[in-house]
Amino acid sequence: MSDKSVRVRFAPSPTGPLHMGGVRTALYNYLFAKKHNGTFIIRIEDTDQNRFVEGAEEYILEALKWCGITPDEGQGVGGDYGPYKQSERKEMYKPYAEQLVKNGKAYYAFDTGEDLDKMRKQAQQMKMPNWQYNSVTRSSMQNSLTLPEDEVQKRLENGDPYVIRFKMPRNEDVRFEDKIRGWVVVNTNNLDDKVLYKSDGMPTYHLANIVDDHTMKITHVIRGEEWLPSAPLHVLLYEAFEWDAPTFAHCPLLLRPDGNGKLSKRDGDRLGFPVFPIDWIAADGEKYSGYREKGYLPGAFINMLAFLGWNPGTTQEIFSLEQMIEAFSLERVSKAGAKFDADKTNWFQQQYLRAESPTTLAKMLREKTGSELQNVADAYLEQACVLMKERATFVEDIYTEGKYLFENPTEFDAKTVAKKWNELAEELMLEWSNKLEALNTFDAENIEKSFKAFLEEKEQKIGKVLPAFRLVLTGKGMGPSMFEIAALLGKEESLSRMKNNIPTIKGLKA
RNA sequence: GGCCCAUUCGUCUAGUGGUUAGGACAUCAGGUUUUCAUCCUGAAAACAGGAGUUCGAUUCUCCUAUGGGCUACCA
Repeated sequence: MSDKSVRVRFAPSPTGPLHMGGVRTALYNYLFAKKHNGTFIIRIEDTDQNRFVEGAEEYILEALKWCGITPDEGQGVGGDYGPYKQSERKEMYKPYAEQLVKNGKAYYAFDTGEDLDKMRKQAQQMKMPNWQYNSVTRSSMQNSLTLPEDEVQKRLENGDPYVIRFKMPRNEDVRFEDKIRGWVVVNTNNLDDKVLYKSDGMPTYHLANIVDDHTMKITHVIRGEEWLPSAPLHVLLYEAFEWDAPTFAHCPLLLRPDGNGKLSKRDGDRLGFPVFPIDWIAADGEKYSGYREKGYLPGAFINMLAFLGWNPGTTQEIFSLEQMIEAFSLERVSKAGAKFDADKTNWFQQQYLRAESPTTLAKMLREKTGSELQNVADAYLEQACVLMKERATFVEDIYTEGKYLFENPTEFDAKTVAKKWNELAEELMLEWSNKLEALNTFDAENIEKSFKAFLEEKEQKIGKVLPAFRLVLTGKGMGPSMFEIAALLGKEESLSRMKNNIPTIKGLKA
């Protein structure tokens, strides 16, 4: 690792939107690359044409971009090892597969899908639930190991459909060291003769993956745990080609928060949180919601994701991307799957929202809302953000929870009206209105001073009077400091609301 | 069924052959606040089970259980 510069890749398959588990794998790859001044590459693995989904590739690229996980090289970026999409590399895989046949590491197989189905069914009837094309069964199948050489030649020349299978050696222990899991040992008797090259002229994942990783000089393969069972095959393939294998690291899976199983596409909207980084509209028109559109900040999303299976070993939890890069190491990635927790995600979001400056918040709020805030001045909007951000989770909460900062309320909280409004309150509000009118400097400090004096004069407790004031100006029973609110609204607006809303509330009471 | 991987509070996790097993989120209780939120203080809450190794195991080994993954000419 010290003499070779680190090159890692994230290699999704465009079979649908990238879910958060995939984003996390991409993130770990990115963090590892940056930590070691390496290169982060994005490669599209689209060797299965049947599963191709329109728009998925664009989705993946856009999602990563939103997250701030920017590739140095690869699909959509370019680089010296392209193309970075396997369908565009199609031609280069066949010679590699044939090289393996020549070396006796692989063979041609002519059995059709139906043949194999039949074998599997037969085996099942004989209570052998797991028929495999392997070192014992291959001798009774139609392949270049069993057929005479001229027959094989004839079939190939005829254009008969065939696949190329890896000739899995018998009874050999395959060992490799996984950066996250330590040594993993598997005996080849448990492995089958995987297809490397399909009859449609495309490689399978296994071949394409190894060839690409080698030709792209990938040093570390960081991927999900679902690949762990095929890692021994990959190790064997590197050996068969006489190539150095990269270092492997298999990340734990993201599990669903309720019951069992790994997080899947439909869990999100059912459980009330997104599983996707950004919105995805499926071909059938069904919408799967994303974190971006729900209003989450990318930093919060990434921070939360990073901590699902990794921790820095300190108690610090809020990390910028730069800090994460600095702190990241594969050794500190945990082995067990993690259940996603929506509560914690919201906590991260709140922390990130609060950390934003009023200027940024105001800007974001303008983008989120439509024409409603068009005529609101920047300074005013920023102050509104200052008042509201402690009680907001999403930027738009500032507007939805603090609508009264921008327009005279039309609704008055029934509970507060019932509890805090009476003849005395009305009388006091009328008088307080006059006091306000007499104020020259209409700022929070002065309003508060004046209000305290008013209380003293009237021999009233603050809890009796202030809620009424809040009700008149905001229509609510709770919220930020009333003095700040009144100051923000300004003298004119405050007085106008007093004048208008006192009779309105009185009417509600009657 | 077979193979592989995993297992510390409800959740994410820290941690060590000898600790009062630590933190965060969530929960609950106080305090602050006109109120809500924030904030502060506190509480409750875990080493899956059984053997073995050891003076001593949560930590090492094995078994069992549970969970997960894989078992396609899908990735």
